[in-house]
Amino acid sequence: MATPKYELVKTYLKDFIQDAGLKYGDIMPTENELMKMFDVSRHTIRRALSDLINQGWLYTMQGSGTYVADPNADMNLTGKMVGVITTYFKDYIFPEILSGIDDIVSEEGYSVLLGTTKNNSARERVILNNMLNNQLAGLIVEPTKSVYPNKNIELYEAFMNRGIPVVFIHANYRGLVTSYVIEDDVHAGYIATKHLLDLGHRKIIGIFKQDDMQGHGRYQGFISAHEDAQIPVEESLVKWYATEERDGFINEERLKYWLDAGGGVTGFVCYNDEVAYDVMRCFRGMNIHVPRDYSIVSFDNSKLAETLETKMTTVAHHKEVLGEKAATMLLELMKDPTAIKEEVMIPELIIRDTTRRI
Amino acid sequence: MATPKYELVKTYLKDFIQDAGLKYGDIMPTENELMKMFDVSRHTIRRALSDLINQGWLYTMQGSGTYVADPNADMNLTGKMVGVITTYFKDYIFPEILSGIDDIVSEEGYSVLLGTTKNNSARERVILNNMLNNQLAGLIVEPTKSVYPNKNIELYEAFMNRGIPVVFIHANYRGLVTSYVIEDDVHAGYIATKHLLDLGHRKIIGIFKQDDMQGHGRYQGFISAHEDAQIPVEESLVKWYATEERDGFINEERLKYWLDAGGGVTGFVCYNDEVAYDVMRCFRGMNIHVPRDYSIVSFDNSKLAETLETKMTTVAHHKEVLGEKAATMLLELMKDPTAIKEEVMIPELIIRDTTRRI
DNA sequence: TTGTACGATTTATACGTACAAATTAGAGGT
DNA sequence: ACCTCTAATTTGTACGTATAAATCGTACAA
Repeated sequence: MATPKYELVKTYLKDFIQDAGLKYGDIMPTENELMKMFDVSRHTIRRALSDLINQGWLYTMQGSGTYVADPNADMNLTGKMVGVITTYFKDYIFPEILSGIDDIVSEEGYSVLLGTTKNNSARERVILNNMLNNQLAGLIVEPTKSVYPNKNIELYEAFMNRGIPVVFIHANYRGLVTSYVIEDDVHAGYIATKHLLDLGHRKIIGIFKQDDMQGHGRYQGFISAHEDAQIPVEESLVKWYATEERDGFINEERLKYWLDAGGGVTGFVCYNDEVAYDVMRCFRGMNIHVPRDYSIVSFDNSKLAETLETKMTTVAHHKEVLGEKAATMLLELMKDPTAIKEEVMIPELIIRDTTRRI
Repeated sequence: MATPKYELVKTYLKDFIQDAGLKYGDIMPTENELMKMFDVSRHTIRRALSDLINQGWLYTMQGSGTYVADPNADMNLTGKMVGVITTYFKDYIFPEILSGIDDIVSEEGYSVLLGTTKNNSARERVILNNMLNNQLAGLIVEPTKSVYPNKNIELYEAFMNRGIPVVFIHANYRGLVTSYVIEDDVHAGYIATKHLLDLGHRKIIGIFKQDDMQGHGRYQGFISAHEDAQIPVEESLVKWYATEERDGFINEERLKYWLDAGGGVTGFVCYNDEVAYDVMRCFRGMNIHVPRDYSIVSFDNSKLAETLETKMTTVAHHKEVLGEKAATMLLELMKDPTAIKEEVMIPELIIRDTTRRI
């Protein structure tokens, strides 16, 4: 026997519930009626019903009948969760993004299920599989290694196929049609660089991270600002580093070499506040003063930028707002899966003490 | 019929598994044997087995037999989770604690389910109820408002009654017998104060937070250090603030008043690095130099403490290690519920640039 | 030693019957 | 109009029987 009779009854009953649009409490046909309908024994009918009861489709009341169960009953039982996947979160900006997300979703009674990929695709895959097994209401992702093609796209598709909405932050995947919120990194790089150019700087070192889209976007803005000001960019002034090189990439020797080779450099555009801090720390050791000797602009407006004695001129990320927006978009997608939005956050230059006119 | 026959069979089988200490894969009696044992029909036996299969106790292989199922098999299906409840996490030390926890539990394939109470008992209650509905493997909690008696103890007991281990960090509840990891705040306060006393300071202002146990512990150490050095404590030099007052509590006027009223104050013991930072910022505005004019010791050894030009003398929290220890204890409790441990982390004084001998 | 075939064992599907227990609806009385 | 009792309906428990499908061990052959 290819498919057992009770399986046929089960499929029929499930389809019946959906097609007839039955809701919680609606009554189903009696066992007797089903016996006649399918011309099978009562035992077979009861086997089918028993399975569906165990799977949460139906419930019975002795003497009364069989009824449609509340499909959300077990959802309520398992508690509502939203998944959040980031690369790191010890890092200086993720706590604020996460905090923004938590603020919004916890209002609606959701908890946050966390996963950190450490910029590792294999870990991302493990986490995604793990989260697929939990009955998530939605997922917010900051993708891993965003300049390289991601191998886990089919897993994101698996979420969406199951009707679990996904929202991306900081990047979006080509081919995946869903909401995302990104920052205009090109514009951020542009206004940072333009600020230095407006102040009269002509030879500017740019330090960028090579393995995420933010680095490339800011670099692109760096170039555009030069082009608009009709100032040529010397490619030798552009420095790239990879995530792995991060520690120790900025040191006194290398900085000295850059400045000697650059010839007449007066400004720095640094990938983020941490890089800028490293540069400033080295300069202190080299007895170089900021902004007297060199001007520095960086990105992110982290705590670092405003705690130092010489507060940093930096391009502000709206970290907490970004989290809040992503969470709001996710909640909207839960209610209406077609409510796909794309949000680009415009960054803002905050002028403080590390830049001056020359 | 009081209790159905198949219920009797079910209870027998469940007891049999436990009493005989059967494990995953061990074979059960055949349906025929059970029929003879209970003198019931095969149908009745199958009804009992069917129930136990649905509840995850057993599984069957046609032609082979009935076997004991892995009790964690359905856990694997729903994805393994560990709950973490903190007061805040945007705050400067929680990301590191959380990161330490995540590092350990993710190795074992668990994800972290997050909840932030914002120091609010009602929120804590909602989060706990929500988490009770999710099938957690364990729970790590930093309790809310730890000096006041907590109303949610019965909820923590509910977790433990269900066999879900709970580990507390930063505090432990009287009456709840479970693992916890705390820092020796009294000792922290002691070595911080002793450091200043050893350097010759005699009049020291202490600034403490009134509504958590850390504040009171550090205050106690502050007192002990004075007593051991046989130097009287002037209660007027001890300042208390509540969480709500935090912003703006430290300002130039108030500092000026404290110093004028204090008469001969030369040192500060500050509840944490943030308070110390506020004091230093005000001093800069008042043209007062640290450590020339006043010495300052604080607690936590946060990023703040080492990024400033005048790096802070501070008592180090081992934040990430604390998270790792809590996670390790939780994993141990999962394997062996009797492996209850109490860990007290001994803090360490890190002497940097904000203290000097007078 | 290895592979195959076969029978015995064991679970899976499916039919039928009987009575018990709870609910529901209707008949009948007040 | 309201209550009560009763019969019909509906699900729950339980027995019996038959056949199919998968597995396992053993006997036998290569």
